Amino acid sequence: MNIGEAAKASGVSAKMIRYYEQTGLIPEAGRSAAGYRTYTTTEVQMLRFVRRARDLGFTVDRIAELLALWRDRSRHSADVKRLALSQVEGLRRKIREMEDMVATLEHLAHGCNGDHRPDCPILADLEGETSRVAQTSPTGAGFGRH
Amino acid sequence: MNIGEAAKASGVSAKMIRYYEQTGLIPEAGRSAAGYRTYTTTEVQMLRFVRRARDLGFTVDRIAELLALWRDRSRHSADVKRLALSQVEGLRRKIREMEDMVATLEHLAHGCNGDHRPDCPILADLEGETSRVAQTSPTGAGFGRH
DNA sequence: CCTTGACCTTCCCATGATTGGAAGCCCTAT
DNA sequence: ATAGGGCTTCCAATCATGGGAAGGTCAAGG
Repeated sequence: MNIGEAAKASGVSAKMIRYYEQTGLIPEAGRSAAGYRTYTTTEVQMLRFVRRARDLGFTVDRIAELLALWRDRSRHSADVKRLALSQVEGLRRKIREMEDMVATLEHLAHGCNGDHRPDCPILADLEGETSRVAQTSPTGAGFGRH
Repeated sequence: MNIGEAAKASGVSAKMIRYYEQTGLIPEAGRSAAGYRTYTTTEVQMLRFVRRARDLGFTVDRIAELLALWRDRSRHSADVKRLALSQVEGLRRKIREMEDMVATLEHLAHGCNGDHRPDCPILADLEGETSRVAQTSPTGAGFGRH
């Protein structure tokens, strides 16, 4: 199976498959005589594993740990569970930060007439010196595009 | 005021102040005879504005719009409100995605014994082919570090 | 046999916000 | 005068991903 088919079958783009191989997340694929990467169904399964883990918000580093556990037949399920719950904790933290932002923004927007006049408590708050409603932590759970 | 003091007073690091200036988010600062950037209290206020907006998860592009409105004395508060509510919408979308992830992970972890034995429904799910609980969208509201 | 188009290869670049570091200049206090 | 800290610019790295160029390969059809 070539990389394109493996990509389609796993849901991981060919670009990303090469990247994962390069960074050591997945082992180097075999090569055809012409130098094309070849994939077995087992490797496609591993790629699907990675994809699914990414969909659940795991970092690539975390996925490496998960893959190691996956391969380790003498693993303890406790280790897997710990990783999953730690992920939950991280997600919850981010969610809380964003909910704080939402609360602040909605409070400010609620006080804003939203008409043709320039006066706006949103801008007033951003200027500072006014009352803070839900001070968000400086870690910033931003809104990154990616 | 030098850049270091402006950084301390605004909560924006000197590095970021230079970056914001370079990318045009904020106007170029004045310079002392020796070439040091100098900041007035008005400029520090603008930096605080930027910092606060970042804390609320706004993109730099969005902050540029907010700053433009801030400076525009004939602005309509409706425009500001629209930006704020659009930001709320974006945050809510991310929150929903992450909540889906949390639900899935908790469901999987709940079925995992978490003991010394290797059997684990979390890994089984990641392998694929098993029942999906809360299929997350492929846009990925990851867990990015920044 | 040769061409065409789809696929593959490697390599480089860009994203967004931020941090780190190096090399060199400036200012203040001792 | 010298030490230290702060300032300058420039360059690089982060993380996961996509875009694209330049060139090799494969299968099908003329």
